[in-house]
Amino acid sequence: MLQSVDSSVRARILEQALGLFAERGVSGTSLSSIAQAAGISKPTLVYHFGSKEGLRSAVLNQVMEHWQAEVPRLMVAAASGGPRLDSLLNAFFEYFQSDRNRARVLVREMLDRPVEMRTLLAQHLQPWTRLMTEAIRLGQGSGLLRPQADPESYTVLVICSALSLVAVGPDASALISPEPTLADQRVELVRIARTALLNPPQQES
Amino acid sequence: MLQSVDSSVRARILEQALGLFAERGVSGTSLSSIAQAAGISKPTLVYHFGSKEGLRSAVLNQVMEHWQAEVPRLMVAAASGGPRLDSLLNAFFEYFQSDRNRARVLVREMLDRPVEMRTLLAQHLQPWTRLMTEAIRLGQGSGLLRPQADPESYTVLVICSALSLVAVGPDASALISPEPTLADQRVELVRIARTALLNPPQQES
DNA sequence: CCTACCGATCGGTAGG
DNA sequence: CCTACCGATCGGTAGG
Repeated sequence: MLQSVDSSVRARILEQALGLFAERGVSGTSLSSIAQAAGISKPTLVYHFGSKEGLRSAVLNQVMEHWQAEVPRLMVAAASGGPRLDSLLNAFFEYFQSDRNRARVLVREMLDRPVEMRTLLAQHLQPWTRLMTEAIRLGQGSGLLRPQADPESYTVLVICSALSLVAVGPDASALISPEPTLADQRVELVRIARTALLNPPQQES
Repeated sequence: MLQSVDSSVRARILEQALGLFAERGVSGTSLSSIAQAAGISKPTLVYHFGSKEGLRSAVLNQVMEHWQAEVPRLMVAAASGGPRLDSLLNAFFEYFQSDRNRARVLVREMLDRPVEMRTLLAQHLQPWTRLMTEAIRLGQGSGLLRPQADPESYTVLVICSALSLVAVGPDASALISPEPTLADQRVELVRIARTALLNPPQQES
């Protein structure tokens, strides 16, 4: 009713927009429905973000920015203990599972705006994935990792699988009876990723 | 100009709708834009499909129906040569890579209508996936396959990964430099799926 | 941050 | 299979 502190309204809009964009997509979500969910009027929403396009990119940036901050932290932590694939993958899941809407807007955005998304992914994440592929090549050189693995394809595949698992996995599980839970699938993905990368005999990496 | 044979118009509408739904989503696509792409008027489109909702489900059914016909054929072929995971996976890729829009509308539909999509997936594909999980359990019993694999999660994961790879993989590849092609990623997914399932020493399955 | 309002486009119908 | 048309809702603006 009277919380007109600018940043709190902005945050509330972003939060509601994330949820509605994830559920219905950007074009399936009207500005008035977002305004209503945030408890403000539509012109107020436009005042804060300029346009629907401005709101879309603000929501997307918010999701991506976390990675810009988190990824370096993870890489440092992982490097100190050797190339710990599991912990990287688990951190990935931790972030996206804590709010599945993040994964869903990313997948939607890749479908809606592939060209723009390519640029964004390259800018934000290539420095990180490069470390990953370098680590894999190192491991292959030392005989720890399977030489058949293609470092680039492997990395894209694991990230892409993890993202889509969080985004649509719980519904894709209807493919099967009895349905595996998202937690089951997460454990299995980590197992698959490890098994397909490490040379036998397997050891904790 | 004068091809008023009913079925050809219907087919043309379905084809254009598949493309536009895949690119922009259902809610991002107007009936008039589909009508224009198909070379007819909007009321004609509505006459053929009743409503936008009718068109949506017709497009979706068309994609799913192929599987209803193809899957049994594949399973029989695969069974005659033992559980040949690779050939199943390759047939999957063959279908979706021949028109990536099929994969994209399926992923969009899972995001837009998770509940309805769960029902559809269960009806069309559970008989098939059940054969898959049974074959895996058999292979585990005979020592051919890794006992650690969870048949249900493994199956969902492989299908989900393959689908999203076709749908967004070529753009997700911007995560990496140099970018792997979709073909590279497909080969690597097959390798990962095989390696994570077969007990070493590996043999053609 | 709001009320009042705008032109454009939406999905769909009437009628033929 | 078309032209002509409808009410509703869209994103966004004026003005305060």
